[in-house]
Amino acid sequence: MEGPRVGVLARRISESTVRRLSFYLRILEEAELGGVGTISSEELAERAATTAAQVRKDLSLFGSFGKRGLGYAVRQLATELRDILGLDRSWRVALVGAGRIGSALFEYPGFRRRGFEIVAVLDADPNKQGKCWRGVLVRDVAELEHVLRAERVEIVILAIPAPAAADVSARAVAVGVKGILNFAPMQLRVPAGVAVKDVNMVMELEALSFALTQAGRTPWG
Amino acid sequence: MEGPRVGVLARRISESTVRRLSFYLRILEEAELGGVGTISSEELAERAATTAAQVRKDLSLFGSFGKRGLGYAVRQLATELRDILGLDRSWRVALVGAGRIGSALFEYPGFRRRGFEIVAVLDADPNKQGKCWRGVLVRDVAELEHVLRAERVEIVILAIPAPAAADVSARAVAVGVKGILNFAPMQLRVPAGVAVKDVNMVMELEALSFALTQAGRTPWG
DNA sequence: AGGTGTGAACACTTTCACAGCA
DNA sequence: TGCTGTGAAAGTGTTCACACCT
Repeated sequence: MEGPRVGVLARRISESTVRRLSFYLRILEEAELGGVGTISSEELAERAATTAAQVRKDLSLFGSFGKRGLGYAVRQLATELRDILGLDRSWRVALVGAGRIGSALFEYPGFRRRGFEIVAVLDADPNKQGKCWRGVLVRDVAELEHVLRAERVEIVILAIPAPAAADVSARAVAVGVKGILNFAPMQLRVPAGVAVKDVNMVMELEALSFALTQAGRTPWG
Repeated sequence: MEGPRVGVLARRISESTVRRLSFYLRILEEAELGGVGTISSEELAERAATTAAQVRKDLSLFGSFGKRGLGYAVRQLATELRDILGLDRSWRVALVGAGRIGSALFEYPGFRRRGFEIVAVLDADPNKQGKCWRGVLVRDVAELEHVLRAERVEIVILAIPAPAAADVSARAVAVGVKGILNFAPMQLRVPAGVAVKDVNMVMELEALSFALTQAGRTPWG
């Protein structure tokens, strides 16, 4: 069962495949709650807005989880996907930036539900330092290295303005952080082996603006 | 100068190209503030973390903006990109969901700076309705159709839980909205001609989890 | 029969390499 | 000479079609 995993994982998995795996997992967990025992690639595809062939190809990159003529066992496949995605454990996360976005992220229940525990909050603003957020003390970002080490942080969320992001990112990487979720609208430069995911809401709106402009006319244009 | 634009735009422009164009624009505007008059595809690529050939290819899809042997005029190219992306105007946006994320988005200055004006806020919670956010009244989401029409809204931001998202999205589309920025963790089903961009922060963290898990599993990670 | 797993075909994106112009 | 613009080549991701298993 674990046999083929390591060998297969040597090949590079595309960004889009990973995104879809997350999606499949969410769908499977919903189906499981609904009491569904078995699901076909066709049904999974329908709900994930992709094709059956794509679903099978994605899953086949990691092993053979289905039964021919039957489909996939919902519960078992969900477990496999959690394992593949590394969600069969919890992750220690630090939040840098206790402003509006940081605070909204901190309160967002979806993170904890998936095992992402925010164990540290840091901010450069002295007015925010010393506050306690549901048992987590807001620390001075000057103490970053100390806090990251003491709390054994694995992932850092950057919810700070662009000018500060490069510095904080470099310092986090220097103490061994291997994953960064970046909300700052700038390209972080990190060494190989460190993963960065960008969330850029203005850019998404710009893409909408482009699509709407292309289409040529808006309803009241 | 404007000649090739329309003809060329007929071809489909990829998601990744649009994303990079946004990026180039940001870089150009920074460069312009720094007093830079001319920039080469090489420099642009360097700052956008891509290749010079990619930059030239992206831009060539829309016209010939550079001068051989010289590079691109920063100010002029920025104007062209704003024009291409539809950012040479402002957009009327409605925010549905006045919770923590919605409120953080409302206060985020980056939207207005780019011409995205939040002209309406709606929420299903009676405790939030009637409040005034910097001059914008929080309305009942039951009034959605009325508000969207009255305010001539073009883009809707959904910052509401997944179960409500499908309904609100369908109603917005029904009154002619052509662009949706979706923060709800679910796949919206919209007719052709409507553009949806998803922002799914948990999925981004899951992708980080996958990357970190992978790194641990490969022999040379 | 019914539905997976997968090589092969296809489509799309990125990189290369160089002609051509300032 | 220097750097753009662009066909052609390489690379990557998706779809097809069917062998194969239950």
